[in-house]
Amino acid sequence: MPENQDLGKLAEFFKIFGDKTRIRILWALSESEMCVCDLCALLDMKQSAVSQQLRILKQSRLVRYRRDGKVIYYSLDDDHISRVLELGMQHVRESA
Amino acid sequence: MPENQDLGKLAEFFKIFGDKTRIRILWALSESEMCVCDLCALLDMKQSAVSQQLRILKQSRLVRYRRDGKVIYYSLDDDHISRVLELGMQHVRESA
DNA sequence: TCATCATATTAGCGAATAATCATATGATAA
DNA sequence: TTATCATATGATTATTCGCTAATATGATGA
Repeated sequence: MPENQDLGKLAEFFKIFGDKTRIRILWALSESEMCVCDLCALLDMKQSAVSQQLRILKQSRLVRYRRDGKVIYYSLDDDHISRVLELGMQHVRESA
Repeated sequence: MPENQDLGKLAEFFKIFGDKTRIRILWALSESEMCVCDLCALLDMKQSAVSQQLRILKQSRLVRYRRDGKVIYYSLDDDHISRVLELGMQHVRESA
């Protein structure tokens, strides 16, 4: 067994994926960089709700962002993220 | 983007991993089959707490079980599960 | 500087959830 | 059948969490 602390971090890591809104955001970003209002339109959600989830994703280092004028573009932080998404989706589809 | 419904299922799938107790159970089972009382001892937790989490893992098809006399042995249901665990742990350790 | 646009933050509410305690089920052996 | 052991279930409680509404921040262009 890995150390208790690592297992705790692992649970925290997966907890981020355990919400439909965040999954949709992550999946959208895995296809292309997007600004907040793109995400609002795509997900049909209030801006504040999207921003809140983006903050969580930022704090967990799952996404990064860059500013371009007034607009802030978000993208996935690293390769693991989309690999985790893919692997999970594979499971979901196979066990359907 | 995958269908909305699939993304919902994916979030539900990851939600299961988003709890320290369940992660510890899953990891333990990835190393070997165990009965409830083995898990109680290993995790130092009440039997009812362990059973409740096992029920969730059962319902989500992440674990299966077999009875041998009075004892019920649990194990991981399929290969995806431990691969997801490994991949997640890899991320956690690299971003430490 | 000031108005505007994109994004972030805060407070409050309702829903979901994990642990505990107590009790129930169900298989085994005498 | 009955006592016992392993496991499951139910009720309760405390906490976590995501959304909404309202407001704040902060960069841009006039």
